[in-house]
Parts: sequence; C-alpha cells; structure tokens
Amino acid sequence: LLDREGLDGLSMRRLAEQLKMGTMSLYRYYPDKNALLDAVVDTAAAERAIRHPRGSWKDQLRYLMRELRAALERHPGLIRIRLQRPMISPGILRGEEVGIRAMLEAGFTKSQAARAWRTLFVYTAGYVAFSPSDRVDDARRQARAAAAALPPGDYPSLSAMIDQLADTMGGDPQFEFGLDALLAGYDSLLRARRDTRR
Amino acid sequence: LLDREGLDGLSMRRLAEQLKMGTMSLYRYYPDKNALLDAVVDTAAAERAIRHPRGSWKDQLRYLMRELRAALERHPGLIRIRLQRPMISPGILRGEEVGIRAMLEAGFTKSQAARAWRTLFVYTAGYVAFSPSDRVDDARRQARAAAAALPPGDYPSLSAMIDQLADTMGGDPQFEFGLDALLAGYDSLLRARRDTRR
DNA sequence: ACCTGAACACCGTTCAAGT
DNA sequence: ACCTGAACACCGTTCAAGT
Repeated sequence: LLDREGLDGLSMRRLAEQLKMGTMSLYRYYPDKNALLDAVVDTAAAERAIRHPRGSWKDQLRYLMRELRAALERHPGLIRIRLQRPMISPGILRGEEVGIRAMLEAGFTKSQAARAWRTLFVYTAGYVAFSPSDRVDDARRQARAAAAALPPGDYPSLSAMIDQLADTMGGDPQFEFGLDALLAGYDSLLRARRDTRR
Repeated sequence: LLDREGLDGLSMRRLAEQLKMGTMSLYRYYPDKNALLDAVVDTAAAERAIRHPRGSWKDQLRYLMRELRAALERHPGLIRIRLQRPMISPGILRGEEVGIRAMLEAGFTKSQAARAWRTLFVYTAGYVAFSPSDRVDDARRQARAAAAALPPGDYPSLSAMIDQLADTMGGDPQFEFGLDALLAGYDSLLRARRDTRR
C-alpha cells in the first residue's frame, strides 16, 4: 500500500483514489481510519516469518530482536502507527512466545522473563523510532553540527568526541551495542539467581 | 500551553484563539508550525534543572535517566513531537555532557561512552513513548485481554503468565528493571576492558 | 438494502487587502 | 512597514440522497 508516502501521506481520500473507488466506499470495509490502521499493522505482522531459532537463549533473543528490527524497518511509517496505538494481536505475540520460552527454560522467573522481553521490545522499537534507517545520514550530520556548535567550555566532553557522537545516530553497530548490553545485563541477573539458589 | 489537549489538539488556529489573536499573527513569531514545535521542545528542555549528580557513574546515570523520564512525562505529547523531529539543542545536551563525563572518568572509551549514552536515551525515551504514564491501566487491561484470548496450545508460555505480562506495560519497577539491566551490561563491559588491559 | 456524493467541521499556509 | 482576514488546498466523517 502506501509505504512510499509515509504516514502523513496515507489519507482516506488518497487511498480511495489509489483504489479507484469513492472515498466513502472505504467505510464499507472499516468503520473508521483507526480500524484501517489496525489492519495495516496486523497485515505487516503477518508478513513476519519467524523460523524457530536455535542456540542459547541469548542467541535466540538476538535473532528475534534483529528480526523485529528488520520487520519494523521494512515498512517505514509502521512504527509511528504502533506508537500511537499499542496494539496486541496474536501475530505480534508470536515472537514473544518464542523468546520468553527460551528465557524460562534458561532459568528466568516468569516475572523476569516478562520484564526482560518488554525491555528488549522497548529498546528495539525505540531504536527504530528514534533512528529511522532512511534518515541516518541526515541525523549524523545534524548531530555533528549541533556538537560542533556547542561552547567547548561548557561541554568539554561532548566537544572532544564529535565523531563518536555522530556514529551513535543509527546503523548496525549502535543497535548491536545496546542489544549486547541488555543481554549481558540479563546474564548477570541469571548468574546472581543461580548463586542465591545454592 | 496545550499539554492538556495533546499533540492532536495543538493546532495553529486553536492556539491563536487561546492567545486571543488572529491565526496568522502566530506567523509573525514562527515561520511555520515546525518552528513552533521546535520552540516547544526547547522550552521544555529549559525547564529541566539538572543538579550535578553525585556518586558512582552508575548512580549518576541512574539519576539522569530517572530525571529524563520524569521530564518527558511531565508534558505528555512532548515525546511524540520529539519522535518526529530528532532535535538537538544545547539544553537537551546538558544531561548528556554530565553522563558521558561520568563514564569517561570511570574508564569507558569515547566510543563506548557515546554508544552507552545513546542506548540509555533510546531506552528511556522509548519507554515513555510506548508506556505513556497516563494510560498504564488501559494498557494493562488490554494486554491481559489479549493474552487471555490467545489459544493456549500455540502460546503455552504466555498463557501461563498473564499477570506478569500485564505488569510490564508500565510503572516504575518495569522502568528500573531495564535501567538496571543496561547498567549491569555496561559494568561487564568495563570489567572486560580492565581485564584485557592488564 | 446497499453504496456514495455533497456537506460539515476541521487543518496549515498563501496571498492580498487592510492599517 | 507591519499585521491579519479571506481564500486555497487539504483532512476525516456525517448524513441524506441516489440506485
């Protein structure tokens, strides 16, 4: 449909025009625009084909999050819809079931596994929302300009690492850094739990 | 201004009406709506009074992130503006300077400190965006309903932990869980670095 | 009964007419 | 020169008129 126009370009009128029908004919299929957007999110979720992952719980979570990120980036504008309507459909929960099962089997409590999954989701979805892949270069340029314009006396640390700051505005290494940090954090949680159990 | 109406309620026409001026008079102050929203973000950033934090690098980052979360939640709708225009002003970078300095002093490389800060920012801002504090109860209810409606055969893990899943939809403990996990992950990064140095 | 064009109540912004 | 109302090109949705 209208990935190419972005969320702002997706209007009932233009969509109807594209489909060569009267604007109001859309209301035969969906009661209002919200319902239509829900259907868009659901359709996108159905596109995801999650192979059952192999390896350690870390490997599995890493795979699931990379896949989630790719799925969200496949349709720019999708993330902005999901930010406005936190929807939960069976299709969306497919990956969550797999990820949480891996954690439970590794020894996490139910509460820990639930919180850990939600944190991973928030991080990954937040990453896509704040570092849109189609505007990384622009964001880097903007970050570099902003850092260079800072009074060095007040911002000594930032002024001395402009390149490093620009590097954080998107891309695979930045995403993987945060993912690794979270998984390492969960690892220490798991070790602590095993220790107190003894 | 119009915190109470949300982003959708903030229109040039209504704002002008509120200010008892003609709609077009606003354009004497800001060239367009984008500029006005930028000014809103900047004003909100200026409200933040960051005391220079004490304690370990972890304590300092924890304080800064709690403060960032509180600042973002103080004005609902602010986060949605910032999601659409990744703006970088000196006011916004105040906390970043403090946080990054703490990490550099603790032994992080520039690149690590930059990536670690960005990850914390993405997590915290993503948390506020995906778990809006004024709709936590609603989100919990929705999550519980969605989990209960799942076919237990296909979703055995999720079906057995509905309460725990609902708990992750917002609140302080969920935020702190993710924050702790990230900081624990950074800790192991720092330890690994110290080890290879010897 | 089903479908849909006209109309309504909104937008942001241009542009020309007022002072 | 400065200010701003009318007008333009859009919205989503209601409602009544068409088939």
